[in-house]
Amino acid sequence: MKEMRAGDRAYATLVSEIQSGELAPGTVLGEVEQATRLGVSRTPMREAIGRLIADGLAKQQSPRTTVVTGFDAADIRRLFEARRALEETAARLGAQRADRDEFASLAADFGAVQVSSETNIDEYYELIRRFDRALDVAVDNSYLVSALRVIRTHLVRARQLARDNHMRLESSVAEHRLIAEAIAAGDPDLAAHATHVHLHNALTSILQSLAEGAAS
Amino acid sequence: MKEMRAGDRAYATLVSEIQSGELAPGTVLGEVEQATRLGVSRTPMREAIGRLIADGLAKQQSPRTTVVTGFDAADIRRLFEARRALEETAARLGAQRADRDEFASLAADFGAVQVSSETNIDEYYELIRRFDRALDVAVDNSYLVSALRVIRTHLVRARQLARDNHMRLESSVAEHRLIAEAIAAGDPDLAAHATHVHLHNALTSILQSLAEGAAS
DNA sequence: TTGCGCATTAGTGTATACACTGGAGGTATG
DNA sequence: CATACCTCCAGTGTATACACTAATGCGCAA
Repeated sequence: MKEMRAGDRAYATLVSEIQSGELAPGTVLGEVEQATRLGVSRTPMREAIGRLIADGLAKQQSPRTTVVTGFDAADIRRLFEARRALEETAARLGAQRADRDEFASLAADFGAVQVSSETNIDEYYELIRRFDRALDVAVDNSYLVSALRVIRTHLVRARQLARDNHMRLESSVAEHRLIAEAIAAGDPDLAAHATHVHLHNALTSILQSLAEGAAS
Repeated sequence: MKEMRAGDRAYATLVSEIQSGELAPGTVLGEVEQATRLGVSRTPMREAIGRLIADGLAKQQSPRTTVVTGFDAADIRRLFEARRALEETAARLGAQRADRDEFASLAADFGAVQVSSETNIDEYYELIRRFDRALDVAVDNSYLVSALRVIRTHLVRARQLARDNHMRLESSVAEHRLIAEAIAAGDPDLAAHATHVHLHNALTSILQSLAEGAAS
């Protein structure tokens, strides 16, 4: 049991289910229904749903009914507009403040990881998470990091809609390596611009994958 | 009665009290204590405190006690780092998407407002709010706007620490006018850079006012 | 006197009961 | 047959009772 409090468990479960699409957009989130389903009482479930609304994963359609929010290509564009603003700033600040050795080490890891085989996908994602965590610590700005946390929550939905392909993963590794190197070198402009390029490519890839999926 | 739900009223009250400093940083927020004080039961008060924590206005010092978060000059700097990222992006997007007539009208209002007399301060702040609301609508991006909403909540604390002086207000009006004009002209770069300049001046003014206050 | 351990308690986390309201469905009437 | 109103109910909003835990204070011993 990871989460001690029932409210946290309920929240984590619902977030995961919305991210995976198990709870599809438009699904009505009745307090009693979800509470009984997850085996908690209404009080912690109510708290969990409140947090979903605060995150933008659910919204009150009417004063009486809460539903899972929609998430389409237009939302992904908007998401990346906000993400660009925050991540470029984070990269810039990171380049000014980060422990250079740590990011040099991360850059080396990005250089070493092999994405040629399917089995290494998880390893790659874990490396990304390490990078994000290190950057969060480096920027040392709770306002920025909190905003990014919400963005990343929604980003999972985007990734779910458009599964990454292998060529994109390889490029993404190279892009992250460049960002890490820029931070390690203490070059804020390069870090910001490399992040811009990375997010542009990521968005393009997702939208293209989405278009292909819609065509099929 | 503005807010129907007790939870919303409690939240609004606590936010206001934290922003004004009535509830000083470090103040312990006991559920029972605050609930009885504001005349609600623990359930809505608990929800209100949860939202404060999500906003970063309060934090769980220990698993058992929640306190009002601190807010010093370093926090103001961090706040403006995040604010710059979001507001510059908002201005840029606004210049691409906004109704030009509306912002031309706003620019004219900024040009017309007289800040020479004390009585017009409220009028000026109301104009700012109109501008912010119009920009929020124009950018049409809930991710960005939600993040900005939190930032603005904290910004009130910064303004409370360092009351604006008159010269600063006059400059601020002129800066807003330039931003509005840039948006009306559909010039994203100018809008973003004018926003950068505005935020730089605003931060400088706040920090200077803070230093002067500390010296006295 | 100081440190450790136990009992007490204050305060959170959860469950549940009650109140109220908005909406759905049925019926009656034009 | 359509529409308007009335009734009923499902579901939220709030209050409160219960459970559990962590912090505090007291006592005892070294």
